[in-house]
Amino acid sequence: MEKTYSPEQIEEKYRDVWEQGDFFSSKSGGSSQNVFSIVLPPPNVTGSLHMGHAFQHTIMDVLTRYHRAIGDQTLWQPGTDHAGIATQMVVERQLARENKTRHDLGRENFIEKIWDWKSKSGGTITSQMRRLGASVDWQRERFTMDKELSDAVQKVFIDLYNEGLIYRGKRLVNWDPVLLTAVSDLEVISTEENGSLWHLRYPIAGSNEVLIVATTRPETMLGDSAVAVHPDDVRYQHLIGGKVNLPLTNRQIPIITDEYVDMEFGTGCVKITPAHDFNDYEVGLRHNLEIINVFTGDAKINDLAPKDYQNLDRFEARKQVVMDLEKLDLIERIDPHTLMVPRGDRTNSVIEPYMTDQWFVKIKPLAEPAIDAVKNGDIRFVPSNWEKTYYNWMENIEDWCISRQIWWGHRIPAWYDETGKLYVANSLDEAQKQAGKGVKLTQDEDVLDTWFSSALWPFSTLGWPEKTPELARFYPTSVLVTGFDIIFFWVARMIMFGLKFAGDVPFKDIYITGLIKDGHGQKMSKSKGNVLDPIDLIDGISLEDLLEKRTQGMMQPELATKIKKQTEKEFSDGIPSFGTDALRFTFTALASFGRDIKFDLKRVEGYRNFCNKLWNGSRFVLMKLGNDSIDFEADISTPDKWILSRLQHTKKTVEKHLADYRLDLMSLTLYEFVWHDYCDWYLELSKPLLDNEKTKSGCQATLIKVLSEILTLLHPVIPFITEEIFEQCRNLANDKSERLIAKPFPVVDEALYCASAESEISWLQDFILGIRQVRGEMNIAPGKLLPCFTQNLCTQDEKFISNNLSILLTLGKLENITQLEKNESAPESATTLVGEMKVLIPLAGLIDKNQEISRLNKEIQKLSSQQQQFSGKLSNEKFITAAPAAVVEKERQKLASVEQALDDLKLQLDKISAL
RNA sequence: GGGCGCUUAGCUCAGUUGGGAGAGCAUCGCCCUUACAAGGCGAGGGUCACAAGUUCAAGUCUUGUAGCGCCCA
Repeated sequence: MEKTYSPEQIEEKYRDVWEQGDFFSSKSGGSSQNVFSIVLPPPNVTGSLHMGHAFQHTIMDVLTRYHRAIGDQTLWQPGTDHAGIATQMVVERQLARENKTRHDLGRENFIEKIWDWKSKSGGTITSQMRRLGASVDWQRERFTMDKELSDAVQKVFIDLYNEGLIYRGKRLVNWDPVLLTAVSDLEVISTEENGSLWHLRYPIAGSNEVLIVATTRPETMLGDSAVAVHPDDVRYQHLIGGKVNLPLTNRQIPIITDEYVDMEFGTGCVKITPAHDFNDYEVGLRHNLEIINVFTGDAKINDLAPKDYQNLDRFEARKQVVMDLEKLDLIERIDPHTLMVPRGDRTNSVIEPYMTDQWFVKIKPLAEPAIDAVKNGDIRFVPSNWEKTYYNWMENIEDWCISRQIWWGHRIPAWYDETGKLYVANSLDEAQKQAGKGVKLTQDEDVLDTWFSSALWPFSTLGWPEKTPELARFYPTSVLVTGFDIIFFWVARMIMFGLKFAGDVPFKDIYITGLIKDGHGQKMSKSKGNVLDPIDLIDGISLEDLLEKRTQGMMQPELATKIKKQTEKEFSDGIPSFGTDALRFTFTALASFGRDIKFDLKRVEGYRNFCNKLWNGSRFVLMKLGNDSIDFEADISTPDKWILSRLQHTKKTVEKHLADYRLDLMSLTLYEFVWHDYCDWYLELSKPLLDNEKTKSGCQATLIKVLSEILTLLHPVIPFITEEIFEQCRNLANDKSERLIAKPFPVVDEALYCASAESEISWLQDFILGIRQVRGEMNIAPGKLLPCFTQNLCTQDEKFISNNLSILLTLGKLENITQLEKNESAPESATTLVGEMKVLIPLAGLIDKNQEISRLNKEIQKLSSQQQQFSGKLSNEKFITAAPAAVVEKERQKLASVEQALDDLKLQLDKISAL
């Protein structure tokens, strides 16, 4: 093996070996009793792998590889979604370079162009997943626009329509006036921006009084249909039921009361514009107000507004309205005001609440069974507190707008005749049959929200509505791994549709992961310029390239300088290459149940070092085993028994953490075992054992046996390096498995738990640690051989010393160990205690007396504070009577041993001080 | 305004029925000892945000306060 672990070649090698060897296939294990299945949340086909993907994919891969290794028939179902708006925009941008729009091409040609694009460039994310080692069943890869999946979408649409659960209607939706389509809440980002609060004077009809209304959007006053005050507001009681003359419009609108009004905000008096505000819309419905839409689709003033404003852009119109009101002296004042401004995530344009004809899913009847599925435990949220969020949303759910005014997506299977009558059918032919011969039909122009097809993903990918064997075997899936940001948009909808159409919940567990943030807890985003690319962590990237990457194609180029500065400060040397395994280990170790995960490069570095440690530990084992043939039946010594016993504890703990989805604890358990038990202790212990013919064979067998289980245990987390090491040592280990990925996960062997070996090695560790401490604190060179005396031994101490003499000498770097009688006078020494036994390192020429005195004092201080704690507890009568006997007894023992140690150390201190 | 959550070492975080405060990184000291300097050995560092309560016993349970964050309106 090479001296230093270098991930690049290893990773490339096994990507091919695994995929070509069909190791990811869900076909194997067909006769297994247990099934494990998991769908990949389909990433956007235009997307590239970001940290969130890499994180979640790692988690899914750990689970997948683990279940494969315990013999379950395992499917990890991959695929991508067609991402309606995003994909359409990519191709539109290409066209724009040729000075063309999609309208120049026409719908069919444009869609063909998108398919072209997809076949050429749509594979970014799937190739990146391969780099990460994601062991998905590539044979089963699906795309939401595939024929079969599109058929499923159409069937669901038509069935829901026929049941009255899909309807067409005019309602307020989020409207992007640049894209000219409805968009989902997820595509709308609201952020605080500086604006103004205009206080307008509305003259009261038949009076000289005015009402002052406060608004952040004065231009919408053209569509006002009422003015509202709070019913309890004493200031306005006399005006309720009256009317105001709406300025600039020649209209009179009523003064109404509604609980919605906040008396404290502004003047406590608000204008109601039902067509241009979601809250006002609700108020409008309650009071039966006129809904006056004054905007066009591209957010200009339409012809329902007075002539002067028609055709003005909304922001122009705002200026004009304010100017005109000022002329009429109808502006009371203008206050600076910060407000939440909704912007489209693709266009950055201000999103309008807008009245249009759209298709909706009536959601209440679907939501109820979906709520029950969680309530009755058919679906479990992990961690469970997300249930509350889920209920909270599901109980206040609104109908779902599923139509989009774009071309790329599943076209709505609805046709209209010339009178506007609607026919929903599988095809034009069927619609024609419904309409009757000779009736001229035109298809609805809209396509469906991408989330509509994503909602079917867990069963449409398995062949639904056909009753395929895969559907029977793998549905419901075992677990969904996703982020809390899409519980509403995706998770809830899958549950609703799964229950409705596939007859069962789509998954039994929902593992909600945290969101990956940057080192300062900021969300990673292009505009903040703090995005890390997982591939850059694997391969490394120079500062120059990183700067380039973070500043190109920005929506707000003025931020570039700031981003450059930040990046230069944080990554002055760029990012070194850490390799995939280190990155995966990092993600696994970070996968605790918190909401935010601050991503720290130092962690990746640490786990890269862990991989290196594993690499070198393995090298040691291979070197020590050489070409010897290993006798797996050889007798084993106490240290061998100890590491095997520790290994069983480790496996038990790993199993538990995996069952609880605590991958962080699982990986840390393995980290601890590999680094500290196996490398720090067992490999060191093995050195003297291998030098002794009596213990050599057993130690060799144990070294390779434990290493080989370590590899299998770690493989789900760090598959590449473990596969490579396995390759190098499978002959030695006499392993029949072709590849580590196909090797069964080790199970706990109860017979190998060994309490006596554990207590003996723990004694041994105390002994060695005591000596090292003296060495460390006295600044004695680690390699310097020291003489050592022991005193006050019990029979067990004597036995342990004679059992482990060569180990003690080697690991403690001791010249010899000389046993003193109880009353025999010892040389001036530094002292440490192992239980009640004293271990003495003579001072002569090595150790400074004063240093030893201060060391002892420090130790005595530590022990006396413990002593106080314990004796305080034990002198409390209530404790003695109320606490369980076992706890009291434990406390007594602790006190006794602390007091014993204190006595010994104080005696020693006196002796030294007297010199 | 409604809901959810967080506050533990300088930093990032574990801490699972309440029973002697932990890890990694960073810091300091000694070492290039034949697996590993991407390393070894040792050390320092915490009123577990604050306050009250329950309990023999609270980082852990209850209530309140402060600060921070997210979602919804």
